[in-house]
Amino acid sequence: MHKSSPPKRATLEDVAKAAGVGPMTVSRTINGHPYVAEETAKRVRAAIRQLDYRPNHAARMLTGQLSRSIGLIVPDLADPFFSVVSHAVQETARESGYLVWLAASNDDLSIEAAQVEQMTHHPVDGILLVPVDSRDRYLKAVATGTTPVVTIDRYIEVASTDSVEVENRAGARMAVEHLIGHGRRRIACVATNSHLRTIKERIAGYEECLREARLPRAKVLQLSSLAEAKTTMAALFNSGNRPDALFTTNNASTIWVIETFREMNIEAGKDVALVGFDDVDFYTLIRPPITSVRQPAAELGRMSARLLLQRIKGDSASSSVRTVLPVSLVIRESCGCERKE
Amino acid sequence: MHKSSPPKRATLEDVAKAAGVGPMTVSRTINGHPYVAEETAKRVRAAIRQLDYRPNHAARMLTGQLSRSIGLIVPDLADPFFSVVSHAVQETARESGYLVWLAASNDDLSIEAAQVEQMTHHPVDGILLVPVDSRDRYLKAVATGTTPVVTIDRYIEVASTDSVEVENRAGARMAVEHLIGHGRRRIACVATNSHLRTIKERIAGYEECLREARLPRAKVLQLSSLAEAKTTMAALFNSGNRPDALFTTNNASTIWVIETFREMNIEAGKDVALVGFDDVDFYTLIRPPITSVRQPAAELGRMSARLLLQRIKGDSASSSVRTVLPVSLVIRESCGCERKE
DNA sequence: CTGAAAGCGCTTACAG
DNA sequence: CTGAAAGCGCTTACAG
Repeated sequence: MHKSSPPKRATLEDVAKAAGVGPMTVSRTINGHPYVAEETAKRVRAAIRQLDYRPNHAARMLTGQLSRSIGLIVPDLADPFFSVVSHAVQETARESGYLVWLAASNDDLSIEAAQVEQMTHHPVDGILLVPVDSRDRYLKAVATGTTPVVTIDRYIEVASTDSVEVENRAGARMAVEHLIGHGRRRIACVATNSHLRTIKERIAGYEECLREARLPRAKVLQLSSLAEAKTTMAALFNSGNRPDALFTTNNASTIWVIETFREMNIEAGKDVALVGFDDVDFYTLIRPPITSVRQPAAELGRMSARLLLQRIKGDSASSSVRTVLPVSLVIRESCGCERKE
Repeated sequence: MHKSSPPKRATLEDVAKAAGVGPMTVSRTINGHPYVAEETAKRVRAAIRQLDYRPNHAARMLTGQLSRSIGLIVPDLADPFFSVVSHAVQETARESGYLVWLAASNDDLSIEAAQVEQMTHHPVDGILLVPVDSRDRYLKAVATGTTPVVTIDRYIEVASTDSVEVENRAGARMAVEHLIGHGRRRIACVATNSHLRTIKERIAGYEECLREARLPRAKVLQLSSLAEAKTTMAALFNSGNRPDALFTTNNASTIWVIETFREMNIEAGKDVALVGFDDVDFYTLIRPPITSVRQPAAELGRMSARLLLQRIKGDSASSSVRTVLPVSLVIRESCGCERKE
């Protein structure tokens, strides 16, 4: 009752023999080449079915074919933003017959570099990357390497590759201007991961707005955990300089602020207005619903995947492009707007 | 100023020539084989660096080596549950030097089958799968194929493979018993995707509980969209048989119920108690916070990946095992419990 | 400690 | 329309 030992995969040669033809005929049949007599093709297909033959892609790659695979490296797969990006990339790739290697860097540069390296070995036809540190030197080698690279959300500062980004500064301005429109004057900013260019841009947009409105430049809180958020915000709100509005620079900081508000019994939209950067589905479920700047996450994934696929198809002539996607303000209630029925 | 035409990758042979040794010596050096004179190894490593040589994994695979890659197919990468599972799988795989192909089936059986097929071609060393339909015939071929398969969250009914699942029935019982403990007597169930075994089990657990408590078997609502949830629930709550508690079978249905409650001005925990299956981070942010059955998503990912890796390492002797992970009830307030400070 | 030979499973020219 | 030869970049025996 034992399985008949190592069930080795059938090879093209096996199929050829079984069908009584040469290997080339089998190859041509599989690849839909013209010039195979229908009669012969039938025999080949029968043999394939009977032997349960599956082409070995590794062998194909060796003959100089494309691997039909790309790599995607994001900081965190479980993050609501990156999981949507990843889903879109995967879907776009699949539509073009591509398979995708997916890796998470966990915000660790050495993991990121190792994953890029490993993917390069395989080799992949191209890599999609959300770089942890857009200035690290290793990126230079990656960017000038033989494998096309497109970065998502952030561009590489030490070299030039294609990138697909989002209007960070303009988005922050929309948020802060809306707050100002509500008559808020002491607007603070809560940030995390502020070493990232994207966050820096958002902070810059925030500061720009305050300057233009001749408002005092309020505090920018740089936080790295919920616990820190709680103590730091308690201090801020008990100081003489209590803010009447908050701009949060990404979903993590927005969520920390919401939790902290709960503890401090602050009602967003009343006591203090709140607008966050990066919209998340469940913001509609929170009371009050959170007003936020919406990034086109799926579009980001789709665009970058398409761009990479184009590069792979030989469009390596043109110089690298930075694509910047627009964002939009989704007005709900945490900013102070009335509930609309 | 043009790049010097096709920057072809250096091969092992190139390195060998540059270092003045045979190809085998290079191969051995790379693979950390003993018996390479340190003197020689140095020359080889220098040549590797100078030529920026990267081993071609495809060639390696052809010689019968493992691919050091696994495939993972989930229904939806953007789903909070599966994104956590995926992240854990990826991390576990990486720790063992494995790369993972990640694909989403979008609940489409033909996409799933096509992805499995494509991964098989590559070929991968093993596949992790959340089957869309655990009874489809194609799974039979997959399960008996030469590539090890481990299913996650659901087991294959038409064949036997390893699986890592969760205590669906027991989890549902915990939820419903808790509701009964609160004195609720007319407990309805809101389900979606009820063709899935997991959901069926949860419903079975729910019904079992009611029977044991000699409560009338209330309605099981089978919904497939938020819109449907709204109309169906309105009808139910306006009927003579208004439930005083709801058990929702997964995160989608829980969220639909929350949205519907909002519209109907029903406060969970007061008018109607609510306990859901599948816990999601942001349930703490909702008012009232949602009580739910927590599945160990990360653990599910880790366990299944480890199991698959073991199978790949030749542990194909033992017969397939179904691992069932325990769940826990996370008590918050939507069930009627008091807020704890 | 090191290398020449053969082969992994395919495909690209080249012939017919 | 079809096939024999050579080669893709490695590694596994086999020798030395």
